[in-house]
Amino acid sequence: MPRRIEARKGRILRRIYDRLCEVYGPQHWWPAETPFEVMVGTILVQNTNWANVEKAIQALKDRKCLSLNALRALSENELAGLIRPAGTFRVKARRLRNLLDLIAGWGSVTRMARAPLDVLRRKLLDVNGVGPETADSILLYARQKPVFVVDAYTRRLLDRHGFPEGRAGYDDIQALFMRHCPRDVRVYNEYHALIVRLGKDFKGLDAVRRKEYPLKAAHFFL
DNA sequence: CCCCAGGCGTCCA
DNA sequence: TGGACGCATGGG
Repeated sequence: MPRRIEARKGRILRRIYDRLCEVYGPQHWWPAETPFEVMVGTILVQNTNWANVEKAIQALKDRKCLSLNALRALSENELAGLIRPAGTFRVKARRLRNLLDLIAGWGSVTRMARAPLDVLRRKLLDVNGVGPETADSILLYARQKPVFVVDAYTRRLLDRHGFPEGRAGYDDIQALFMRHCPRDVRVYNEYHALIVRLGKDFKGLDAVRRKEYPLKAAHFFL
């Protein structure tokens, strides 16, 4: 890839970030009280509206179950019942337990946090039910590590701005952003949150099909 | 009634 | 290695 093109990509990505900051302001992510709550949330939010996740989290809090030991004490069926509002609840109950097992292997969230970044990421990805976005969300929002999180909105954003990376794999997209943006937890935290925020304004694949999104986005950003 | 949400694993060519 | 498909509630 010619250096000129690379430099141009960088300018566009940084400009988009600046504009999103101006328009939407700080997003205050992740909406949770503790790192443990963040981790639970990353599983519950998979392919799910955040409003439904809040209901599930609240149900766990009401039952005083939002802790490592309390959650592990529940049977899979009990857990599934509590997180029902989050949807795909049987699958998520199993995945959540898998993640809890990993944390328990370290003994606590605090001890887990001492593991080196690359080791922890691999261990997270080994958990059935934790994919790249979930793993990176945990690293960024629960562990405060400078890791860029890629999601469906990110792909669409790139696609709509003519980046070939819009069709690329997760790691390539992540590398693109991390190559061109400061390796700063604060920046990656805001950037991902802002992309999601923008996505909500241009909701649904339907809008893309009707070509509303590219027109508005081009006008909006450039 | 429709579509879809801050994904992931599995199965199959 | 890439693409369909199931998971499932709740909101628009």
